[in-house]
Amino acid sequence: MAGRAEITPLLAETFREHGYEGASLALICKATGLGKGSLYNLFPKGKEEMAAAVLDEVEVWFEREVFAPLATGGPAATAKMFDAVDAYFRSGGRVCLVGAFALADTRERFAARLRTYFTRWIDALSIALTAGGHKPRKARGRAEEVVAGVQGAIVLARALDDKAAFARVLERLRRRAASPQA
Amino acid sequence: MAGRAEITPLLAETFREHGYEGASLALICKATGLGKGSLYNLFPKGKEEMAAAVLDEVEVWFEREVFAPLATGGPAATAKMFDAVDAYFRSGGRVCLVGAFALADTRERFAARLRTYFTRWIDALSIALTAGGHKPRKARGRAEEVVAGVQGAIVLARALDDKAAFARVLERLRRRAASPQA
DNA sequence: GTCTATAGAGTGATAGAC
DNA sequence: GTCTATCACTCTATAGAC
Repeated sequence: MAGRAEITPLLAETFREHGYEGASLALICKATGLGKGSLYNLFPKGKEEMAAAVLDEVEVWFEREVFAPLATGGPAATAKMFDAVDAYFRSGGRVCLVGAFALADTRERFAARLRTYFTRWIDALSIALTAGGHKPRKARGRAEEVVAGVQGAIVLARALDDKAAFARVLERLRRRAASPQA
Repeated sequence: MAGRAEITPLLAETFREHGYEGASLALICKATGLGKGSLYNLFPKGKEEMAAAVLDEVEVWFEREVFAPLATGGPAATAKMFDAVDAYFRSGGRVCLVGAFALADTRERFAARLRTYFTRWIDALSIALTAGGHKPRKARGRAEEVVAGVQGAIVLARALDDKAAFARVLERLRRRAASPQA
């Protein structure tokens, strides 16, 4: 018997590939192998609850794999973040669900989740950059720049259909984060 | 009598606010004040043709107001681009239609238009940065960084519901573009 | 009469909810 | 599976310009 834990990652990929509106229940059924009845049994409030569960899972994953290590990992934490981010977004081949939701009609509906995701990321990266030698007063601005840059790199890579563009932008951000004086 | 020229900007705002899938014909009728008959008279191929017309208009506008000035405007051109971009995107309050389409299901359908928009932008900015003193070999990478940064700033500002975040990221990009040595 | 622009009822298909 | 609402779209009817 498939529970939410097994289904949510499949939902996540479907929402990433097609967006909230584009991910029809028919598509979701196909992607999960479940009928509509089973889906509504797992997610009684329907599609919105599915998306909420996906956003929750994304946040939990980033909290564990990215944000917490950044906030406590010391000077080497930032470099590890870039590795994790590059892997997670498949070098620009995979969309950031939170970023995509922020640009779409879904923004108001999931506003709180979108805000905490990016706030947590910037907060944690800010701590790591400070640990890496950046001046505390400037670390937050640079953290914003990096987080925005990652989102922009995804947009660019998808528009150009060119993962190398993602890699180049990320590499620039990585070097900047590694050199506090620049 | 309303022609395509009067209707297309209204379509653009509707697509920007709701995305391609979210912009239903009912919404479009309301936003334009036209009935379906009139819309299909102006755009015989329907919604896809409307979106294509909007993307064409966006590209024409950027070509005239941003890309061409960048490519021929000399050292001051980059600063003017930032002003134009800040005004156009309403300091992050307005989505980039091309960026939003790149993240959504619309990517393949409009792939060629998405690619040329960003390619032209990066090409033109690359020329302007070189004119502004950046080393030719490094100008293109920096142009990519700036264009991606603008897209990321839009995502961030919308996710945080905070135009100031857009302003801060743009200001950083502006300073970087203005100082070739950094 | 012909033409173009308009409105909107009506089409089948498909949406999400249950 | 069944429901109703809504989807993109088609079609008919009508208006006024010429």
